[in-house]
Amino acid sequence: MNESPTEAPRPRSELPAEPTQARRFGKARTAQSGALMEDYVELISDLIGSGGEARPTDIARRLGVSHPTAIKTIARLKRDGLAVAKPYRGVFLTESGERLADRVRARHRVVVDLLLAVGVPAEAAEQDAEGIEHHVSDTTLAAFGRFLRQTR
Amino acid sequence: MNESPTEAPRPRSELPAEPTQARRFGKARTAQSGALMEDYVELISDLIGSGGEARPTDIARRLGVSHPTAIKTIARLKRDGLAVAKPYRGVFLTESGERLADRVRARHRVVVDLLLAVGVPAEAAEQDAEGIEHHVSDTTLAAFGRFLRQTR
DNA sequence: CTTCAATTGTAGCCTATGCTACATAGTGTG
DNA sequence: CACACTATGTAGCATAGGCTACAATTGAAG
Repeated sequence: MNESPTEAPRPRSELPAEPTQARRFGKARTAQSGALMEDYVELISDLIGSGGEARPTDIARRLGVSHPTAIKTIARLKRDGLAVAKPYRGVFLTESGERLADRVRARHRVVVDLLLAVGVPAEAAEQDAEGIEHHVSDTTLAAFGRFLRQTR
Repeated sequence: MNESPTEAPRPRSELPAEPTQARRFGKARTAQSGALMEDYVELISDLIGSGGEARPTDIARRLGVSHPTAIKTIARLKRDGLAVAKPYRGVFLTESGERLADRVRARHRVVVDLLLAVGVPAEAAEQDAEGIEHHVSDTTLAAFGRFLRQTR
């Protein structure tokens, strides 16, 4: 349509081999599916650590969702063995949930620090880290750590 | 429970003010909701640009999903004015879809380059960029660009 | 002890994204 | 031309994650 013979059609991305590409997208989907759970366990852990209690209403307000939404997600956390809660009592994390929270918190800090280190303004760094962190693999996290130590 | 008076309870994250935190999570959710569409338009654009045709079956294979899933998502693209397609013909992007594809492609490149620049191995960079890119705001993208130019 | 407000929980509905199973349209071949 | 194979499309179902509306509990005030 608009191709001049003197220049390449357009600098489109190189298409990766089909199975490679499918695997990448698949992993991104998998990473995304655990993202919300990660946010919940981190928040629950923070609430318990700083105030003493993690109540469904607080969790809902912090996450900016309605309380039934929070309650349903908490039910999934229980189903997956990350949290325990009895009706009308607060929510608590299991060992496994606490461990996940620790990992998520550590990763969050590294991602924010990395963003700051490459010059992202603080508010944007905090904001974007909230979404980015869930897609940072161990390999990438380790590289971020090295970069921060070496730049320090 | 296990608090000694000589040290702070634990180095939990500082909890941001409630409305701030809610807004951050809300934005992360919003960003996520457009992610799949972005992947589709970019892929469609790439397929058309490199091979000439974007057929539902190819798209499905590339994304690693079943073909009905791809077809349904294409229907949403059409509904949102990003693509056009007639039955048994290929899929094409509208102006608006093509513009989105260009933005997404450019952002993808910058994210991959940034990851490589801070020392992330190539395969991990490509993999993680697939998920990360959808959460990179314009502000952060600009900062990435500055960092790359200055490091170059 | 009763009553009321806030918290918590339940029911039911919606959209986005997946899937499998089946139906239909195109295409190429004997 | 008919038959078969592939590509497309449709139907129906599941789960995650939202919401609103309503019901039930708790705890605090009187």
